[in-house]
Amino acid sequence: MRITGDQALVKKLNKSIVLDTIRRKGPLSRTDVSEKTGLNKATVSNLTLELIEQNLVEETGLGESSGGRKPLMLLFNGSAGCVIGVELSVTRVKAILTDLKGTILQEHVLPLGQLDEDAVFEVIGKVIQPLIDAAPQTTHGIVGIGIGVPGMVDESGLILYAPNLNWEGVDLKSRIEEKYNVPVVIDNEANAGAAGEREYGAGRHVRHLVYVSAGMGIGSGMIIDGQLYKGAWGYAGETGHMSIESDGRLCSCGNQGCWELYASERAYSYTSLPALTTAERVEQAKVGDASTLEMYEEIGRRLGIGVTNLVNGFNPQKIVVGGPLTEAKAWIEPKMLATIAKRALPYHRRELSISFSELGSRSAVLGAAHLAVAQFLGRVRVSV
Amino acid sequence: MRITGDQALVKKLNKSIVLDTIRRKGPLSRTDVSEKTGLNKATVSNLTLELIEQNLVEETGLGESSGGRKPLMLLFNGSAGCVIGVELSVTRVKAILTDLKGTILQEHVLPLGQLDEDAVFEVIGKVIQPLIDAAPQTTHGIVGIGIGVPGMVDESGLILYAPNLNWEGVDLKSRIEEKYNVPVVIDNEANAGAAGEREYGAGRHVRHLVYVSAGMGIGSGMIIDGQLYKGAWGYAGETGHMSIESDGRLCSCGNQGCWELYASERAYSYTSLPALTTAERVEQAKVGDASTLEMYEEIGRRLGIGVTNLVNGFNPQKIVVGGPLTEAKAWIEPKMLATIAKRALPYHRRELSISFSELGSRSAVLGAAHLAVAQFLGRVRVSV
DNA sequence: AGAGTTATTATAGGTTTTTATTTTGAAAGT
DNA sequence: ACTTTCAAAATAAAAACCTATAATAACTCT
Repeated sequence: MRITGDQALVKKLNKSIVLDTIRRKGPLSRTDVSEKTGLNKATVSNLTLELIEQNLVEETGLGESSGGRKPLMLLFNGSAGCVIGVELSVTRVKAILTDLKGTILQEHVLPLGQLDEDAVFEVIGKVIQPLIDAAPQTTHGIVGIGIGVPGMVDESGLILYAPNLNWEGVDLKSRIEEKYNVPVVIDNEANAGAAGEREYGAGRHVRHLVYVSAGMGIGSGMIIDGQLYKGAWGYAGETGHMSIESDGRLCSCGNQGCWELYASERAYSYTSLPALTTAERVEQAKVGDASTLEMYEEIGRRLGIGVTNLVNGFNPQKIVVGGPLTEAKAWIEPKMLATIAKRALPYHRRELSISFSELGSRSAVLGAAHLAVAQFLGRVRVSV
Repeated sequence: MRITGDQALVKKLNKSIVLDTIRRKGPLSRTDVSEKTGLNKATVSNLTLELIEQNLVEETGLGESSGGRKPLMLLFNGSAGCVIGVELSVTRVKAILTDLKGTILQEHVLPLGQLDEDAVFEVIGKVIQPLIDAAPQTTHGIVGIGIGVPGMVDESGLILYAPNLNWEGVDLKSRIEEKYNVPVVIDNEANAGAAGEREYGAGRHVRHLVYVSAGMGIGSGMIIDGQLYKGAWGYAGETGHMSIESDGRLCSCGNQGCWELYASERAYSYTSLPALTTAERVEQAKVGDASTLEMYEEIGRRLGIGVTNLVNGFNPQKIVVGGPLTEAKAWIEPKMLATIAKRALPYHRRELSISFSELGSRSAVLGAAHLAVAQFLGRVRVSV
């Protein structure tokens, strides 16, 4: 049974168009909104009224006139509610409290000891609670919690498999929803990062975006036509296990020559250098250690090779590279860009833009927060 | 200015839902349609009436009752119109005339001599004209022409680049539309093939499908959530130029280790055997020529490696392999499947199905024809 | 033959957009 | 100072479509 059309749908659609337009392009007058959206002025007036009643939009005062009555400018009111964004990694739980515009109001981090479900659940609670307590009094209160996790998440939010946590089939969503009585969205860390960069970072206004998160492994979040692509069962984006060397290194996944063995922190263990963290390696790079520089150059090259594969296959508008590895950006970037420039198909490359994360280590938390905002604001989309 | 909601949209949406339901699951009664779609019975009745007036649906008689009035069964009337599907390759132009259900009514092929735009245009005309003349008298007549071409096509139907034809920026669509005064859809050969297999072949009822077309090169058509994914500018699917060997063979595209150098007919030229066509190679394989068998085994392995990459990155529901190379299916398949079974991520593999083209050399023409049908029937889609 | 089921159609009611009209507000001209 | 002019926003009436409910039609079973 699919979504059918009725007046309620029409109104929901138009209302979400009006809100979205004001949110992205405001301040605008009602007439501006009408012109930009194609909706009738009367319709915009009605819907705006409701949005103002919901406190999601506010009139900020008079704008400039071009010869008649001055327009009343409308602005999205990000302060009408709050959300919490959580990033769950293997070592720690990071959470932020933001308003509906993504302004970070408060941040809180705790280390993670044991990784069993109950222990993690408890830590999440300890990280979140202070944020909930600190949330300002707003019209809608805390409207949702978004969580990014290092693993595969299906469409319903069930964590199917998180190898690094040793989790399989964990329904964190329901547990948190029950405890806090607030809608919860759970997604993969890379998907959350992609959402974050697309909404608040390097991918603003981009419709087709691939976010590559390089850390202990590589994962990708793909935004297609403005929407996260999750594949048939929610496991899309495991590009770290794309083979770029048919008979290359053996990976724990069973495949050979996986991209992440050459282009993530996992590549460290294949060098003769003692396995260090990225922070330590970066120190070595800063003092000009030759073998470290060489290693980062090779990582850059391999990153470029993998990104080229994504570019040729996907034809995205933009590639954003993020994740812990990007601390070493300075030593990785030149070779990566050169490799892509040399290898990617000319037409694909022509209008492609490549950049590094703008939100740094906050891509995923901000993205998780945004997923919750997006669910609250409720976007309707139609294609003909 | 995006699509806004009004009653016309609602009606269009619901009508397309009703038609689609009858088309895919018919014969059904009005009540069945109401239950399956969630639309009110009265609404279904109204819309069905209009569809019957348009001759797109017909009442086929009474069905079985389970204790009350017998239902009037409804069926999609594929004979209400015709379309023409064209496959343009480097050596020939193939075209078919089908009804709206994809039944092939007539077929016509002509070889291609010169490859300049005018010459090709003329041959297309010669192939199409007899089909147009042969088209039966129907309510809607010839409702569209769909064309699959070996190159990249943007969203507007402009052929941006077709290396094998040496074309760049050719607006075949407008020329044919002007001449025949009928809507024309143009897409990449792999995309057409994907559409064909999804509608009439191995991918029926599949929402997330990747079609891999292996011939002189490799191209992929990706169907995401039932819709062809074209990327930011229409060039998605050039997976043949995904590198599976970072420092491998040099490709004409500028990249190294491109998949198609190892897993398409282009691999032939890297063997010590004289470069033969697939037809000839298959003959050799049939008589058990050792080096040919070995070669096909290697091609199978490499195909498997590339397919694994697509599976891990995309998480499709189904992979369909087609194209001229699949004439050698018997010698390729075992190794390909074994490679995928060994290399693909367990969760991705679990519910994945892999098969070869069911439509054989007709995937692309049938797909092209279907693209025209789909445009005529006009599908509206909503997501919340 | 009559009661119970199921399919389809008819009618009325409600919601929403659109079109047309009116009101409000500000600047410019007389 | 008052009117005119232009544009923004609000209001009122009209049209379109879906839903709910009821009515009718057709059939099965006892």
